[in-house]
Amino acid sequence: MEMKQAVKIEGGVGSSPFLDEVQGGYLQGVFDMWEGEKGGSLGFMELLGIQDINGPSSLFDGIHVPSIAQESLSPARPNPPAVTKMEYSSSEVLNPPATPNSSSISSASNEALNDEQAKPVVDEEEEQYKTKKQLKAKKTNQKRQREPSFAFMTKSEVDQLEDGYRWRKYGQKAVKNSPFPRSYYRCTTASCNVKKRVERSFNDPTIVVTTYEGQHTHPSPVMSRSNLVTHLTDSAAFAVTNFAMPMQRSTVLSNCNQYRPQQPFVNGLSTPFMSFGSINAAAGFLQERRFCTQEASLLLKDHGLLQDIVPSHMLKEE
DNA sequence: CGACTTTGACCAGCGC
DNA sequence: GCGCTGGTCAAAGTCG
Repeated sequence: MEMKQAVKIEGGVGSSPFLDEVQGGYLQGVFDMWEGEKGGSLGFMELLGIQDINGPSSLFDGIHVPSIAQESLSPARPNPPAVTKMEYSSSEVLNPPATPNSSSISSASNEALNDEQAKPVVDEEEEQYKTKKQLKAKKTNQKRQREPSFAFMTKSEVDQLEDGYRWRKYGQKAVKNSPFPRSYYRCTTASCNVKKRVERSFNDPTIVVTTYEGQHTHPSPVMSRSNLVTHLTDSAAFAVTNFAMPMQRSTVLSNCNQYRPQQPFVNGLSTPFMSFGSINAAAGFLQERRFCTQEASLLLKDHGLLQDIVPSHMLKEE
């Protein structure tokens, strides 16, 4: 069984509270929605370019959408809400989250790209040398600034989840306090410096935590694969086209039967696997769930599939 | 042969 | 300053 669950934007370096929680098992099966930092910055929906997700018909009507000011990431937090967890750092608010293939890719695209564009053409060796020096100087003068990042928890047997983009692995590191290594991937498309880190949850090895960082500067290669799209229903195809995100049918989403793919596809997985372009998973997720508000309204009360992913004590609290 | 993975080395940041 | 850790580089290996 596969499902993609908790989402969080993390802007820190190294291990994040999010991953700590993942490893602590707290977030497993929990949807937490973070609205942006301190309530003063853009909400997640705005960052995703979704204007009215909280509108009158929003599926969030009945779902607690905490602000970061109200909630803490502490595992000891009482009454954890059963929504998707996301968070932006302040710098991430300035740069929208990676929205590969999104129609709303803003001019505040990735830093590295801008750097490249500004770089004069020089001798190759010299350039390499300069690049290294620049990198060094950059790191010396300022704290490493990270691209907006976006983490997914995915219950999956495979580490490399098909998300519509092609990735090249450029590193692997053992993670402290975890038997599972963390893999580093970079988008293979030239001039696109989107990266992703993939690791397994310490507590639940079946959960893959994928953290995307940066913004794709090109359309997803998967979009041209008509054979993929033809497996989708109209709305699912809509979600793919508009949000291009890595997203599998989660247990929750599978409640929306009419949007379930007709048959399994992609990746050779045994379960229906909805492959999207990249990042923006929450957007697609939310967008999709707008189509099935009825089911969504039952979400928190439904002890059907939902109980697979939401701890029973949370359901009791609803 | 090109694309991709593996893996050891290197570097920066951080805490002590 | 030192050691630890995360992130990246790049050469070598693998695969189709």
